[in-house]
Amino acid sequence: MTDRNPPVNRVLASLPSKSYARLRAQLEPVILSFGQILYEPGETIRQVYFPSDCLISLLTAVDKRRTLEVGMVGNEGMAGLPVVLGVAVSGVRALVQGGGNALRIDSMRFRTECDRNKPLQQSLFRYTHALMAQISQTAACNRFHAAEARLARWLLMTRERVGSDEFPLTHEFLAHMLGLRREGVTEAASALKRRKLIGYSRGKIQILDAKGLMISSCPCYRIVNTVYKRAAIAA
Amino acid sequence: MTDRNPPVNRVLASLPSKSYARLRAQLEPVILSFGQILYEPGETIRQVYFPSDCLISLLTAVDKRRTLEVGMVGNEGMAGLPVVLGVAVSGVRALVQGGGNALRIDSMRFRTECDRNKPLQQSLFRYTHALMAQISQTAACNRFHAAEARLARWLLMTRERVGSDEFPLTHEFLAHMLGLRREGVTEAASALKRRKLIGYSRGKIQILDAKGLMISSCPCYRIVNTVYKRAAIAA
DNA sequence: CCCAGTCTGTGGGCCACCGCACACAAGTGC
DNA sequence: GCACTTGTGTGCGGTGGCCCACAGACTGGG
Repeated sequence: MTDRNPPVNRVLASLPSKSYARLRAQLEPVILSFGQILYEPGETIRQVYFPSDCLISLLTAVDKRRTLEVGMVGNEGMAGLPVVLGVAVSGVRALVQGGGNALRIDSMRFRTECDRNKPLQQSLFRYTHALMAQISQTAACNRFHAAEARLARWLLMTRERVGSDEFPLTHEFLAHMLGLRREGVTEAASALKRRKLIGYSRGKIQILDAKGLMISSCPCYRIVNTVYKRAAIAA
Repeated sequence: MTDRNPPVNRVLASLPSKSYARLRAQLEPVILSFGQILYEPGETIRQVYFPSDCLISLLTAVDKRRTLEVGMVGNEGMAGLPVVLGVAVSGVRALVQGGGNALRIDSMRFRTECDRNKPLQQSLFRYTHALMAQISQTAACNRFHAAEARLARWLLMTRERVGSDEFPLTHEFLAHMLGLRREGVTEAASALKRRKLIGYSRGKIQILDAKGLMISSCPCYRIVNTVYKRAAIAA
């Protein structure tokens, strides 16, 4: 899987060169590290981020310890979408789930740039729609599908976005993403391990058999992919 | 509760009179009836709708019989949001869940009007953000909260949007909204009935004690309301 | 090199919800 | 009046995931 996803943000890559050129000057490269919290619900969004090889999780919490990932943002998208919609406040928590490189820009600046730069705006609108569809689909998925299938789906989606077959993740962390207990994740993960689809130890997970994972994962995986394909920002 | 919500769409009402005037001419009043399906996932959106006293459910299905409501559209919003984002295809099913009046306009026409009419566009962007937050919150809610609390929340939200304390609904139908079995709804509903919070019989539900329902409902009810308040399109 | 902290495995009791099956009641058409 | 459809109540076994408790396994820092 190495190099299947060159570390370039695909929203930016899809822009006509003129649009991209004027934006690029204002983008500042940053390295995001695992565990960083970019936004909290209700808080002001100061910067927006275009991931190149990192992964950002959008989370909703119902209380202190129970959280659920509602969306993923990789190099197919952008974190801080509300800014594009003229809203300065985040509705969800945004957590760096896979460290790596991103491009950053101040919200205000980006807002004005967005207004002027129509191709950029249009591209982000399409992305907004795709993200809404993703959120809706995973909502149903999280309600109906079994832990193991959801875990499989989640691992596949993560793999695509970080562009690597191995990434650091504890069961505890996965539990917060999938809205499960840590023990529930252990159970599901060890079932996948037994079937040699994945391997893991002390916070490192490897995807061993992506094809096998697809079979084990719920159809939501394909559905969400289709949505992004249609938005023309898929891999 | 009679007349608490005059049958006017609040997005439209929030527009400066000039913006509204130019749009109004193109809006066509229609009556939507219970059970009508406005959009299916993947299908083209031909018209968009501004509900005044009807209620539209946004549904995601994982198979033939299991569906889940991910969002509600009443007179605080609009059905067919993708059009605003320049996408002609719906990501979810849109089902008329409470019959009533709405204003309708052709998608193409609306698209061009949107481009010209900045206050309208801006208003709808804010609504888009609010709806995304609603979807995210209910996603977590559907995962974590018990059937009874979710039913209570759902009834309260519906009541606000249809502007009435009584509406036609079978347990079967509710099951599709809440992602439960019909029997599960019966159980939850009869618990609420026992406590005299609601009444129902053969497809008609009455809200008897809204305050009591709020206590029984999960905190998500208030959270979602706050989101809409912040978007300045709340009741 | 050992100790402490972190990560993972496992077991037991419990509860919400599922799936199925069936009973009943209230309207509906003839 | 009678069959028929539609909506609701209920019971039973199964199960997935919860909460709690604890045990091993690995790792990094003093």
